[in-house]
Amino acid sequence: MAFVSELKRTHYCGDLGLDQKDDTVILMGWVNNRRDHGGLVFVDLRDREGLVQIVMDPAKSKTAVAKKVRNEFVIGIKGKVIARPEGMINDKMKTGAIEVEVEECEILAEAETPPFVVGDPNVSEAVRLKYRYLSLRNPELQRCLKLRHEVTKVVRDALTEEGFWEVETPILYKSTPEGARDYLVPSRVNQGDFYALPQSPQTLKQLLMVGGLDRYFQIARCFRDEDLRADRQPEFSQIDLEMTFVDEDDVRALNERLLRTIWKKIKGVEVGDIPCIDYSEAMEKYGSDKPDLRNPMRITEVSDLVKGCGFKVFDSTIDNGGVVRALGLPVKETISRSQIDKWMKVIKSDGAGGIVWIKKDGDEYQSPVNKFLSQDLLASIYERVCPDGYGTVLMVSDSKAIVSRSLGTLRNLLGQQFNLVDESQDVFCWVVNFPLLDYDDKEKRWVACHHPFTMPKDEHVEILKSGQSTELGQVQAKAYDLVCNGNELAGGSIRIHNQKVQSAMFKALGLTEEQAKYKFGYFVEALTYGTPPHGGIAWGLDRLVMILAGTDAIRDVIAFPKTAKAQDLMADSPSQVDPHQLLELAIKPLDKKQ
RNA sequence: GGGGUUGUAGUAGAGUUGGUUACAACGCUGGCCUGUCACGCCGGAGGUCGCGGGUUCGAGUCCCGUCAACCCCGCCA
Repeated sequence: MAFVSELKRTHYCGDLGLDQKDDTVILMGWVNNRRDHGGLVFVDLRDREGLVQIVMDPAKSKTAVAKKVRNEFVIGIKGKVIARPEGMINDKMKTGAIEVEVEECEILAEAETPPFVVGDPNVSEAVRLKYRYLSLRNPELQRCLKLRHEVTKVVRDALTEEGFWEVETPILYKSTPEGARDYLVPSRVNQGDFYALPQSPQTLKQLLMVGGLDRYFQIARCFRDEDLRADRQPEFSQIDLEMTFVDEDDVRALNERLLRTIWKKIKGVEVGDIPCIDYSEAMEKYGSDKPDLRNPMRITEVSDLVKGCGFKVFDSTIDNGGVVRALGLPVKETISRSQIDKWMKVIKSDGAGGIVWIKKDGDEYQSPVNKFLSQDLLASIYERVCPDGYGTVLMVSDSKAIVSRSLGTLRNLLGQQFNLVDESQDVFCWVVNFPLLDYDDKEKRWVACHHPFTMPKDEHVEILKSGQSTELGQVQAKAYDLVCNGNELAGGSIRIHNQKVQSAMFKALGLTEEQAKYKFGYFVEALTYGTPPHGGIAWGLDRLVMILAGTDAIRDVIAFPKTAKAQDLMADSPSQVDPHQLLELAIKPLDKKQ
């Protein structure tokens, strides 16, 4: 008999159980392991759904190939499911209550000895990436990809239910110089001109709203030619959505419903109310615009207490508009000087000068600034920062931005180091009331915090239109980020639908009218033909799946990921192309030796 | 662009103050075995110590450079 052509698979290996007892089944799969006992050969047969033990008698002609079979061979078998007798049941195996007594076995494909044992967790990533197709046979990786499929399915169903249409937007599009570096694609038909791969479908989805589609979503591939991280790939996916006639609370409410559906269907967890936190509060209390609320530590203001204390660093910082803030490390153990020095090194890269600590020893407060700060003052700082009466106070003084950033870094570090974070649950919040613009000291100009199509708060529109550079920093945006466990899960905004406001925005960003017209002319023109108020959001699909899968590497949730140098080790890409291809594109080959 | 970690059979590791022929495991391979499931037992093969240079009588080991993977900073509107 010929498997595949005549005998069709009846079951997945991993699905078999006592329900199929005494049934004859046909299975196809990979040899996960072979145990040859001479007169009896056991094989663990693997497919997408799991493993099952099959037993073959090599003395019989129809199962003689059992002697030839090796790891990763693909075989087809026909056999009878039998309940394993008492004492031979394998509790460690999902299908351990049964085995398949093989009547007939055919090798469908032989396999070279693989470079590593499938499922071996100790293989270096470089090797696993080169043989990605073998890595994909690992059930753990398959679990992540299955989860990803389930998430997108839930999202598609839920958004369809809410009246959204999935619309595809172009991959070959236009370069957008604001923002990340573009991947460029040369055009043969238009020599010398380039498409760009979209960093996000931002303008396109807004144009769909101008086009009257009302509610759009897309599982959108995005491309950014920037350096990679553990959670960043050059191409990644967004759950991108946009809706008309909505304000901030409408978009948030819809996305909370979506979030609840995802967590309910994927994890079986009911997500409660999601608090909104002001951007300014997030920066003050957590030192981050994506605070991990599972971490119990809060940053405490102590500027008012230390004002005029006589310690020069504090006094001059406060006189110059800076602040002194503190973290209370809520652990009873004594923190060593060298330990604090290590933390100091870490936050120096955030621009902080150092850490001033206070320890409590009986009734006495110890601190490197004992000379300047009285015991009474140390006590009142300590009581505010460590209200439970134990722990270590860690103070930083500098500008608001540097204090926030460095104490935010420290808060995350200490949370990890002292196991203060309860990782058994996911904790969400919205961060709202972002500033619209941020001053870039290097470029000496205002840049958009979110993106240049973000609507200012109603009461701040006039400030933007006035273009007073000194006041632009006060303008707040109708923007919102959805944060989960310290990760930005989604970010969005209400968009500018008025051409005059959009022009004012471009002007604030330092774009001349000609530049704005060249870069976004078609878009600004579209705004003049009756653009409905609209807004939306984009979820980082890869990060969402990472959180749900409980992994911290984005490569685990992508079938064919790239290395930190943006290369594909399996296909060896990017790579040189045929000179003829370059010639057609009018591109001069680069002499790499130069 | 900068910083850090790692690099020794196919795989992941050990390798002492620099000193004979670089170890044991898993995998591979030949043989034996009808109840294993990390099968077992007996035997075998397998090495440009990432690459290049230097110091030395002598380098896996020390020094310099370089490459790659990973992590972080910059960057990611």
